[in-house]
Amino acid sequence: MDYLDGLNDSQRAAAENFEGPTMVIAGAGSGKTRVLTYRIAHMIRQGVDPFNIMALTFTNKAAREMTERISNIIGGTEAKNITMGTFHSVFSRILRYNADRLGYPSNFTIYDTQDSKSVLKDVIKELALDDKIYKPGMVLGRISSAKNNLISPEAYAQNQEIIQEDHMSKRPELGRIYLAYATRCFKAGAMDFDDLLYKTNVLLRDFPDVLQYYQHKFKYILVDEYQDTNYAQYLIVKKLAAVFENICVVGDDAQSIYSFRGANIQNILNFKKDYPDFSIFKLEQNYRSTKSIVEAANSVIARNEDQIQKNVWTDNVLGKPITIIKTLTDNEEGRVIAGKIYDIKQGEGLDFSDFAVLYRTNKQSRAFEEAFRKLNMPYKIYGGLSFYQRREIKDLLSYFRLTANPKDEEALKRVINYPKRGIGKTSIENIIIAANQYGVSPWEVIAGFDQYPVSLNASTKSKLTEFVTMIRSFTAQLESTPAYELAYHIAKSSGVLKDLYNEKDKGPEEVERYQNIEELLGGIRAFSANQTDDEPRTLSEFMMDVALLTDADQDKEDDKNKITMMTIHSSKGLEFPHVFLVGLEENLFPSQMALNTRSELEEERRLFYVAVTRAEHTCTISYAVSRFIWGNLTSSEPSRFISEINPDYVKHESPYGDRVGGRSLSANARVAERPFTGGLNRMQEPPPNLRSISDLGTSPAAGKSSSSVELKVGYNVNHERFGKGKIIKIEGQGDDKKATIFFPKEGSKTLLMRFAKLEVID
DNA sequence: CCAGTACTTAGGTTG
DNA sequence: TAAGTACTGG
Repeated sequence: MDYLDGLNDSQRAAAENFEGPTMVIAGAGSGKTRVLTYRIAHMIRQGVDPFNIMALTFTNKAAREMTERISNIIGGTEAKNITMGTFHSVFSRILRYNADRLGYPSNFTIYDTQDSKSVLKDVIKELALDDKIYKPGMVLGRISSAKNNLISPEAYAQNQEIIQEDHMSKRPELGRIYLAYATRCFKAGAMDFDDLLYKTNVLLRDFPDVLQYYQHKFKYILVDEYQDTNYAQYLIVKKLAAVFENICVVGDDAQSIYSFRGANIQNILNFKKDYPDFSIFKLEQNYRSTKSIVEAANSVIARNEDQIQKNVWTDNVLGKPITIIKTLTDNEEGRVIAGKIYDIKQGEGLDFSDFAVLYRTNKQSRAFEEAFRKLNMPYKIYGGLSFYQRREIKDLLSYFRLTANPKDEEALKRVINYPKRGIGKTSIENIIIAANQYGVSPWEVIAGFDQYPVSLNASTKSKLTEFVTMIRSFTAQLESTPAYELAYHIAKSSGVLKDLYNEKDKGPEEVERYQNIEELLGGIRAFSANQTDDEPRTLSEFMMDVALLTDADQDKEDDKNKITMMTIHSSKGLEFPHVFLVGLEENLFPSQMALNTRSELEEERRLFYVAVTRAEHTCTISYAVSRFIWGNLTSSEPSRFISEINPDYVKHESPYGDRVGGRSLSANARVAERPFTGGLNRMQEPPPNLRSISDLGTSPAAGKSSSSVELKVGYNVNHERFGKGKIIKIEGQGDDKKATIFFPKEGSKTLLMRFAKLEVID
């Protein structure tokens, strides 16, 4: 039993009593992950089959790390058989396995937010509704909360309360949009993020044999961060646990920060009702932070009315007080904090990875990014636009998606004319209109013009058929060709690789795009190589959960010694020796949108609590008295949370003058000496795009219009911008007459002859 | 069809 | 400010 010796009494009790319903209330930094890890390890040691364990974590990275730690404790490879991951990734796998029950292909696509919004935009347009009133983001939010509460489109349209709400907000058509959206996703063989939970509920509700199977498979269920589960998640867990009731939930109501995506503290209260004979364990000793940090955090959270009483305490040293820094602007805030980090790092001989900058909103990262870059300090931004959301990555992934699931409408729209193959907007619109009329996906239309006639001219049709043939040839290799090989083949023969390669010398952004594609392919190569069985891993396997990966799940070697920048939300569960909590201003943090009700404000306060408790040794808070909002300088007041901290644990520090700590040769000092340079520095930068201005000089006088000379295939021509080229195809009639011309410098382009000023060379 | 430009509008957090 | 879209001229 020595492996449990590292735990304190309450931790140990929570780890040992693994039968029956259990709730663990774990204060910040109280070793909750440790308890979960040891509890599972202990279960296996006591003879529980890992196949019978399901553990739901907050990130996939957390799941990986926990599996590894369990492996280290119990030895062997058994830990791999535990079903562990986020709700979304675990249930997406279960859904794929049972997809046929729901009428979905097992290769269904997972639409990300971009995809969902794009579908909604189309739907809103088709229903002839005003997109000023029905904004895709807002509509998606509404649909999302319906799904999280397991309200179907039909139920939505009949729910009096909802009808009232939508009527009041002057959006009575939301029900129709929801239905059309759901229909459209289904036709595309696609699920959005919320569907992964919603459809799992449908599956478990409508197919008793499936429910029974998983109830018996998952005899032991553990849920981390239970305070942030929503109703859909709650019900899944409740159903699966109904037979054995070996369910363990771990959470901290003080860290509940996801109510905007349906998280409900009510789930904790329901737990007592659902399992009256449950055991409860409280972990209250904080091992992470100094006394100052723990007490400062406690003093603020104490102001919330809604909370389960507990006493988080620590044996750690008092440490330094919370430092408050006032700056003049957001840009100065960036420079001052960067300088400060530099000082501490040099002074104490630390690594960059010992520091984190946490903020309320993603856009705040800018000022810090600039400041770090100027001082040559390495950083890594988590969240925001993730790697997989970048345009070029999504483009190539769309080819993969289409290969796995040709019905995927969003993927089709992305690549049908990328790289350019002369399929215009109007053609695509016609196809989609036709698809809706026939009640099929656009793919089915372009793959079967006989069955689904569309008004398109013959040459467009033949281009489309060529496209279909290409995608089909990819699909044919999906199960037989190893992931990397197929991915590379697709990147190459689709023309994506060439297109990006050609762009490469246009500028640094284009170079980065090409490098990103290389990185993606490299990732797939690593995935292929990482096989466990004899069978090579396929591209469809790679695609299975690519939509569910986030920056937090990546663990790249070259990110090792870097300053972390992230939102407070994404910092949940993490810890850093030195935390810089920035932008502590009214209307920013707490957010302006959270000032209307007490419960919203309390959630902001919990968010503040989460932020402060990430810190191990020091926590520094900063605010700016003015910041740029949409281009103009807006003044701001310090956040109320600053004054809510028990003053015994606070020290105010001015960036000017306060240089007690000896030699101040630092960036911090330099910044302090000229606090007003923010705007001026800007003017010293060279004007952008000098190159593009000189380009104007090369523009020649208008060439001879093509209308006077009859152009034929094979002619060499000169174009005012693209230079010399050779005509490889001519098609269309009259005004629609267009030529496909190959320009050695630019690649081939299709131009409308009515406009293109072409000069025949020979 | 393509590409450059004028115009508009942004509510915040995530899987 | 900045990004995304709608418009327009070739």
